[in-house]
Amino acid sequence: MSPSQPRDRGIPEATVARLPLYLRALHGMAERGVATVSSEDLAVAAGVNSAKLRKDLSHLGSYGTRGVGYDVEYLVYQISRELGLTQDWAVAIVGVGNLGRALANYGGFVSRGFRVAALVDADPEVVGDTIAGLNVEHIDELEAVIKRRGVSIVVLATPAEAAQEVCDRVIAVGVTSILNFAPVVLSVPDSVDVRKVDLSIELQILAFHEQRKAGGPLMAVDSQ
Amino acid sequence: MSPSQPRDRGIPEATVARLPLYLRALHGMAERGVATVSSEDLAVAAGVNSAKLRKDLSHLGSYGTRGVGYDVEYLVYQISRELGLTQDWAVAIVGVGNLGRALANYGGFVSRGFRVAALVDADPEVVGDTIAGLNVEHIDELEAVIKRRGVSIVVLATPAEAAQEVCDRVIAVGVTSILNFAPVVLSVPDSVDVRKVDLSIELQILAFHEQRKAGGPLMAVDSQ
DNA sequence: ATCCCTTTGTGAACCGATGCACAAAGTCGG
DNA sequence: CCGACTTTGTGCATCGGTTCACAAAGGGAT
Ligand SMILES: NC(=O)c1ccc[n+]([C@@H]2O[C@H](COP(=O)([O-])OP(=O)(O)OC[C@H]3O[C@@H](n4cnc5c(N)ncnc54)[C@H](O)[C@@H]3O)[C@@H](O)[C@H]2O)c1
Ligand SMILES: NC(=O)c1ccc[n+]([C@@H]2O[C@H](COP(=O)([O-])OP(=O)(O)OC[C@H]3O[C@@H](n4cnc5c(N)ncnc54)[C@H](O)[C@@H]3O)[C@@H](O)[C@H]2O)c1
Repeated sequence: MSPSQPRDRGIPEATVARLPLYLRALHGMAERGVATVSSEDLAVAAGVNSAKLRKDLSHLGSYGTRGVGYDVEYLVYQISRELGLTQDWAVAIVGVGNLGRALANYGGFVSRGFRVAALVDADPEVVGDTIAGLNVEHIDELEAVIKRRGVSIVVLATPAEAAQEVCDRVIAVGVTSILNFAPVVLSVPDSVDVRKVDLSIELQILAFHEQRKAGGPLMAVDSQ
Repeated sequence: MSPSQPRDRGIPEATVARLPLYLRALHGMAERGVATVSSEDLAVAAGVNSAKLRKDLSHLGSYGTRGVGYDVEYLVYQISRELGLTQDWAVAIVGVGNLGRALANYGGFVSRGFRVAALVDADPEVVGDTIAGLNVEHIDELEAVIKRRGVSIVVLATPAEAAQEVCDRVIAVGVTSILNFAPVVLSVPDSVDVRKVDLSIELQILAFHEQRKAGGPLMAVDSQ
């Protein structure tokens, strides 16, 4: 084990949120056989400012070479390690309806070290079905399944009414990372990370800007 | 004469992103018959700091009563109007696969003034199917469908490879609001708003924090 | 009408994030 | 080995957003 680098401490949240973006761009470059990339080119590929990209990367360490750029393979490895993608994460999807099914069938997870390890639902019609090669288990088995499969990340795709209860139960068995699709504010201890995806909110934000564009006759168009 | 309010100018982006959250909380309260709410209570329901909530609302105008709070119905109306939800928005979903289907079948859109007005796909197997009461149309008809149905917001749920091309085409016929699910950085003119939803990124952010917790000061993996 | 209590709306300090601009560091051709 | 050139890494000014804390505003009781 290498000694703990002071680098690892305190990576800004905004930087963490962009690392996956860089990683995706880098994977694309690696596939196209690009060996080295400048901050300028990588920034364009990731859709960000190049100074921001350099500052972001500087938080992980000095992995670039002045006058040359960054070694693609090496940077992929460093970012992956920083994000914790060098290990395998077991994910459980609770609520196997329209959305839960789409997620279960999605190949994009596995490609980044995430493995859908369990599907859980309350509906007897659904329990026992096989979806994406996985057996759907009963919500009564929730705690047992999470422990047995070593699940550390739970995706909530139940109706809004059920989300808080499921959330409480998974936290009680030690889960501290939750991705929530239900349109509710989950109440959790500080030690638990919740990220939410809310489609409806995204559309409303778009509508706001759209209205503004259409509304004002000669309004300054400022966006993004 | 000119009904343009100076209030409408320059609502911070961060505020706009939270208005839908307040709206959701307010709808819940209205349903439960609550007539008036304090910034403190509404803040709790929306999961934010109360000072932040008050500042956010102050950007729309002075709609509260000191010593009392905010009238729920009135505030719902004001926020809805500000977000442009008093009008009906026609949404097209392009790419009717796993995810597109889930979105098409989702009832949560309609409830906020968003109407799925068109489904478009390239696969002959899918084109012609009826999903959620809508006929899936061929991608060749994309421009015609958008114009005919008055679509102003496009949801992209195609594979990553097809996203940029579809994006270019809808922009060419005047669409300026796009919600993108494909894991690519779309290149668009400044006048176009793109919001992206990327599941994989959310999971990676969770993994980062999860790794940190596990690898931290004490190996507190001990659940229960 | 007056006083007390509640709650808003906001000035101001604070904090993290962004982006410019450049010195330092390295490459490469000659 | 040197000098021209490229590109990183970062100091610094700036900006947008958050939070505190409180004066001002209103309601209700007496
Ligand atoms: N479908 C979408 O596009 C979409 C978009 C945005 C948000 N959402 C949200 O995602 C969630 C799921 O949406 P959906 O369209 O898949 O709904 P859905 O009704 O199709 O599926 C919900 C599933 O959860 C199961 N369920 C109910 N109670 C449960 C419990 N206590 N424990 C475990 N499972 C339970 C149901 O049996 C059902 O299979 C909802 O909260 C919805 O608001 C969905
Ligand atoms: N399913 C998920 O949970 C999930 C999660 C995150 C991201 N995504 C992303 O969302 C997108 C869709 O995912 P999916 O699982 O539904 O994929 P999918 O393959 O099931 O569906 C894609 C659909 O798009 C259609 N299509 C292909 N080319 C097209 C074109 N040029 N024009 C119109 N339609 C076209 C296909 O016929 C297919 O029906 C992908 O980019 C995926 O990476 C999906």
